[in-house]
Amino acid sequence: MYWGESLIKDLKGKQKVSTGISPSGPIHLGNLREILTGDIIYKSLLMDGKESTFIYLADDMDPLRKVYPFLPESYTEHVGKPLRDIPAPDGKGSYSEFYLNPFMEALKSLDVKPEVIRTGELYRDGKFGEIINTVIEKKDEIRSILESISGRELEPQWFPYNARCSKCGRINSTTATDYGDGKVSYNCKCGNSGESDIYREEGKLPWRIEWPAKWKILNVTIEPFGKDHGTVGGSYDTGKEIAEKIFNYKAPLPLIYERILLKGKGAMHSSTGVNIPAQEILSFSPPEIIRYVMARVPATRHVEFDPALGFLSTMDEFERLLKMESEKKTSEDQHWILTLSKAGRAYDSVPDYRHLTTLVQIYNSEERIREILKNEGKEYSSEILRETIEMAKKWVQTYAPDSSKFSLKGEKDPVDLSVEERKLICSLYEKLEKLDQWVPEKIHECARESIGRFNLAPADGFRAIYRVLIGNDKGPRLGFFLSVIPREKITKRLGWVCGE
RNA sequence: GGGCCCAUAGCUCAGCUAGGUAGAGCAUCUGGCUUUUAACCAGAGGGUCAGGGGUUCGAACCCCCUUGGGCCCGCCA
Repeated sequence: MYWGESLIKDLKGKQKVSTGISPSGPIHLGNLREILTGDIIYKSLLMDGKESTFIYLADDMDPLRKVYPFLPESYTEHVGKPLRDIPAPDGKGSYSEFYLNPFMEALKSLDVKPEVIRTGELYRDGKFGEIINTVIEKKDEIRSILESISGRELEPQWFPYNARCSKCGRINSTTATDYGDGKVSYNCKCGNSGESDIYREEGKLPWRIEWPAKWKILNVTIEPFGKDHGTVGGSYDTGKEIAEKIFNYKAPLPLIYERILLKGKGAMHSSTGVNIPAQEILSFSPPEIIRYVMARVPATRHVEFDPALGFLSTMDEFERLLKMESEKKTSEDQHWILTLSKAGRAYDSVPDYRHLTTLVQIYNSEERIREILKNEGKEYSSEILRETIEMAKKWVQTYAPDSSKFSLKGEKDPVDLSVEERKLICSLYEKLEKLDQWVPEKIHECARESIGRFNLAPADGFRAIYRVLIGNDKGPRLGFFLSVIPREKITKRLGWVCGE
């Protein structure tokens, strides 16, 4: 049974799937797992005929933790302020929206369409007010829950609400001194003191309390989250207890998902953690493949993502599945996976990505590639073809291993050949010089004849030719390859090698 | 120290939430093909399912232990 199905099959009644990421920087591949897992669960519920909604919480009330490496030093003054109150790095709008917007764009192309809720707006609109009041009234009970379950000792002056300083704007530097009438009095390290209205965005709950409060306010019934929250004594454990004991709300069904690791490219994630930004991935991968990577494996298993050769294998795999589907040979699980991998657009007839990675290195115009494919009897919708061509280009220049790349050698680049091989090149040179038509078939014909004349094994002959032209043992189909390059360029090269 | 995930053919993995005599793709080998985009077609070899114990008529699949990898427990998923 498909993992998504088995997870939700026993659920009764209306469901609400919740996910959330704090928009504190560029959203990357790892974050994608959270939201895509949520989307997969949501869509699995629908496929199973259950009523469900799907929300994405942008935690823009979270404070800036520190000056991240990608931020200018001037952001030091903003550390501790809510993300929504900080100016964007480009000066336009808020910090949180700056990182949220491109992420939303990425989600759109991935066909993920949750209801987006900004936590800051929940505070602003007073949605948290009542529950904050409860939290403060029952702070001693909450304190003991946090201490006993997490095993962590809280400071004596601990208070379950962080007021935002009206002067310096920080929410991590105030100390509560009093509470009454929905107002928290505070002193700030900046010297200011004042009152914070719990029905406004003038402060926030600490994470471990805010999380269960969100469940209650938004009626969340199922939520995927990373194992950092899922560890024993972690925030899910304390959240569950707080939800059930204090808020009288049944904690959502948890789905603790494993992490995504990057493969290849050496120590790509040794120090900084995994971080291919979401946009970067979508620049070389069709959204269907990203979805496929997340959908095919149970969320509880880790995924090793290989953007290099492994990516092509994943493409192949997906294309095979699509083919099976068109022949109605998919198993039930495969049907689920395929359905959940689709990104809300027709992607039945896929341009062969692997093939494109080669074509893209030979031809530079999209029209040319379209023609070639047409000659091969394959036609695709122009939009998807254009996109995929761009992606293949990007993949070649950024992720392709050297063995998959090639470029024409210069006229006088040195090359190491045996005597026999050099004779072969001379022969080919003469034939190509005299060739009446510079077309693929004829060119290929010349190569075969030349190789035949010297009793070389075909593979050895071709290897010599490729070595001369691109410095590799293998290359794209010779006739097509040479036909798009001006003849003089080829003959000059061959002539020089022959004369050496 | 605590927790989670993983360990199945040379490689990448499926199968493990319906327990019933081991699967796919790639690689290798053989044959074919007017020979090469990581070509294509047909076929073959290859695994005591990490190790040990238990439950069962029967376990890769359930339970326990061991070993080896990976990851998480200072709110970066």
